[in-house]
Amino acid sequence: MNRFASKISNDDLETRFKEYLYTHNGKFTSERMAILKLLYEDDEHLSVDDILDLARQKEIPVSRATVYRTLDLLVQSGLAKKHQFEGHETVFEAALKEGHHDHIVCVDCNKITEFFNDDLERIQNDILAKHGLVMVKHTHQLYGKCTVNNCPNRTS
Amino acid sequence: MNRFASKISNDDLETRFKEYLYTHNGKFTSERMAILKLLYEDDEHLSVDDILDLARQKEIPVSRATVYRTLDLLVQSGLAKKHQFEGHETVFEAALKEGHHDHIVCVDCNKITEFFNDDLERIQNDILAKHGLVMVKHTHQLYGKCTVNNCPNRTS
DNA sequence: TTGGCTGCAAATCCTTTGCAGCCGT
DNA sequence: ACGGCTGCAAAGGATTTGCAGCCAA
Repeated sequence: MNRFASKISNDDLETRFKEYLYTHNGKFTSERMAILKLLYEDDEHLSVDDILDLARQKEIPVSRATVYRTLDLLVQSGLAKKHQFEGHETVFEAALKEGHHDHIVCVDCNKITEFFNDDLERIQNDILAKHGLVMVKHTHQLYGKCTVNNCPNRTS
Repeated sequence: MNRFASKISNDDLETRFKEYLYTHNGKFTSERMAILKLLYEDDEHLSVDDILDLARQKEIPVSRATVYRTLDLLVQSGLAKKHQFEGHETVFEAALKEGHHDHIVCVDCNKITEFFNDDLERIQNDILAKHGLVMVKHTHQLYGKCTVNNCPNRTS
C-alpha cells in the first residue's frame, strides 16, 4: 500500500472540481480553474499574493476577492489545504499531489520541509479514540533550530 | 520524574518575570503584573477580550494596546503560550502551570481538551533530529468529531 | 533624570462583503 | 433567462503604531 496518491492530471483535477461544483450548486469558471491549476503547477506553499503574482505573470486576470473566494471553495472541496505557520503568511497547498504529510519549519531560515510518520498518525488516532472522537483533521508543525552553522534546510 | 511542574506561586511568577524584564531592559509595571496574574488565575485559554473583560471586572484599568504588548512579552519570556486554533480566536495560556501538552479541538462543540503522550514527543524529536534540527517548539492539534450524539466533550 | 511604559486614536494588514453587471448552464 | 460569479471598492476585525505625558529605576 503506497501512501502516495498517483500524480493527478489536469483532467482529473477538472473532473473532481466539476463534480464538487455540480453537487454544491457552483459554477465552473475560467478563474476558478486557473487558480486550481496554479496551485497544482507549483510545488511550493502559495500565499494569496503568490497566486495573484503568478496569475499576473501568466496574464490571467483575476481579482483578489475571487482568489479568496476560490481558495475557500478548494479547501471545502478537499482539493487544497490551508496552513497557517507561525511567522508566515497564510499559505495554500495542493491537497491531492501526494499523501498526507505534516511540516517542519526551520526558525533559522524559515524553510518548510515535509515529513510523514506512520506511528505518529496511529498514535494520534488512538488518542482521539480514547476521548470518544474520530479524527477530522489535525495540524502538526515542528519548529526547529539548526544544530550547525550552515542551516541544513537552507542547502538541502 | 514527574512531567508536571509544581504549581507556581505568584511570588515565583513575579520573580521570573522581573528576571526576564531585567535582562531585557524592560520595566516591571502594575499593568504587566496584573495581566500575568489574570492569566495564571484562570484555568482556561484566554483571548485578548477575555483578559480585558476580567480586568474590567476586577477594576484593573488596562488598555487593549497594553494587553497586546504585554502578551507578546509574556510569550517571549516563556511565561505564556499563544494558540491559534482553527475556528477560534487567538488565545493565551499560562505556560508554567503544568507540563507540556497539546490540544484536541472538538469540531462539534468546539471544546478544547488537553492531551500528552510520551511516544509522540519522542518521535517528534527523532524526526527533527533526522533533519538536523533541534526542537524549538511544536504545535499539534487534533480536530475530532463525536462518535455519539451527545458529544462527550460537551458533558465531560 | 531618563528611557521605557501607557492610553488613545489613527493606521495597517488581511480578509470579507455589498453591489452592479457578466456569464455558465 | 436565472442564479451564481466577478471585480471593485468599501467595510470589518484584529493587531500595531505614533505620540504626548507618566512612571519605574
